[in-house]
Amino acid sequence: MSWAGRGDGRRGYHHGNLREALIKAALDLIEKKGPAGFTFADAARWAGVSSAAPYRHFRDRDALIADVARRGFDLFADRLEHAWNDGRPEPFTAFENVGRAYLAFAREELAYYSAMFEAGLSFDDDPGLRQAADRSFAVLRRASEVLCARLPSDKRPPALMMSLHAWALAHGIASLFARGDGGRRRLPMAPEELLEAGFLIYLQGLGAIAQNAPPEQPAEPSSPS
Amino acid sequence: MSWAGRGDGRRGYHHGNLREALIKAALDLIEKKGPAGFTFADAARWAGVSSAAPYRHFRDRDALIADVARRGFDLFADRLEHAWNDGRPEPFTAFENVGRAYLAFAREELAYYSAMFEAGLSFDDDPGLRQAADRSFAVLRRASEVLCARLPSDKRPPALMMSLHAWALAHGIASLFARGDGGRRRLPMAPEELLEAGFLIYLQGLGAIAQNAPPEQPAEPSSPS
DNA sequence: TGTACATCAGTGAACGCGCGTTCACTGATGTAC
DNA sequence: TGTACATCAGTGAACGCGCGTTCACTGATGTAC
Repeated sequence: MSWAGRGDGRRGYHHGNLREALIKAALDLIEKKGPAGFTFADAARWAGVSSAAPYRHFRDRDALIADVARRGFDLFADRLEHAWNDGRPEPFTAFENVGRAYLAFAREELAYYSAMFEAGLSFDDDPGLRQAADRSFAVLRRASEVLCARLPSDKRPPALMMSLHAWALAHGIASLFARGDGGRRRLPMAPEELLEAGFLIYLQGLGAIAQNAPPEQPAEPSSPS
Repeated sequence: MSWAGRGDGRRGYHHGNLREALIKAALDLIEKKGPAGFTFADAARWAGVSSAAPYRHFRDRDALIADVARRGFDLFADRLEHAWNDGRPEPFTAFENVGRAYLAFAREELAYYSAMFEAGLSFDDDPGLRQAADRSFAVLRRASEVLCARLPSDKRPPALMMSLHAWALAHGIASLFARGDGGRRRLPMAPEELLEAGFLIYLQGLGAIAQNAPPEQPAEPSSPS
């Protein structure tokens, strides 16, 4: 735990890595009490530091939350990217993996997810934040492009639209049913199943895959591997 | 304005209808500052009353917000119900109207919407709240049943699943793009169009309607009018 | 119709609390020579 | 290798503020007789 200074629980006058410690504190507190319940003073206490110390690293409470959200989007993008895996083993399966990764993130990284989507941050005022958020969405966007490219051109929808549909469906399911805090509604099936079924039906509607049959490897027509 | 007492701006020792005034205050304040920024003291001030007065009507701040959310769900259910209009003029069109009503509610009744979905209320502890929320969802559920009943039985999906898909898609689009506070992302099309297109593709995927053609009156096969 | 009284719905003063923020300060660290 | 000094990253005390909540109280209203 290099971020905690000496690592033996004690520390001297200097903390060693207060910035990181404050972010960890924020994650911990947001997870427990939500983004609204998180306070600057609490974070300082959690890090074992005076209440004035955080001002050396963050302009104010919002700046800290924004930094958490930015990191969250970066991590989110990484996870989605990893799940997409350049469309391997096959774009449709890979896209499903992206959906699962989306829900898994909302469940497992509740604190990040809250900071990203529920803290009421303004993306317009923070280019870094916006950029990180865009990078997350770009994964969905690119994946949609690959899927769209496989459709016969007369049925091909705009890839942007498809990615927005996928994003909205995943986000809706995550927000309503797959939050990690258990505070949401019960569901008669796993959120992942719900998302997968919905997306499958959607793709059938596009004519991307045969009706009532999940696609098998469709013989690689024109993938830009 | 019978809720404000004499209606001439002045009032005597008694307010007249403080309970309603506090709820109006909550809506106003939530709209301006979000559910997190809303305080009991603020509501009292807004209503022109001492900070102790609200305790005559609500146990605490959360009880007030819960009441706002409950009313919101009631109103929401009414709006969805009205849009569905018993499946007239035709179930598919009526379902689209429900979707539009969903997005319109999120945009126009931002304060209610926030209290309902973003205040972190626990539905388990408040039967009245849960019931009102269930009534909203029931509209989607019933509409889905009617739509499902029109499908050939070999293609008929569980109506519950379909309603969950519709709910999640609408909620995702509303949360990401159609919030009334302008704090969300830009979109190259109207949220309503995005939702409608998504749902259309979904229904095509179910085989409910012809591919690449919006449905015309499908000759009333077996509708329980 | 008038009066006495119970009940209700407010007041306003007070309290403790924790937060955000500032300030002069000081201990620790790194670097030039 | 040692020393002087600049810079950095903390301290802790203090401040004003607004919130939530309680309390004894009091003005207004409704009702029984």
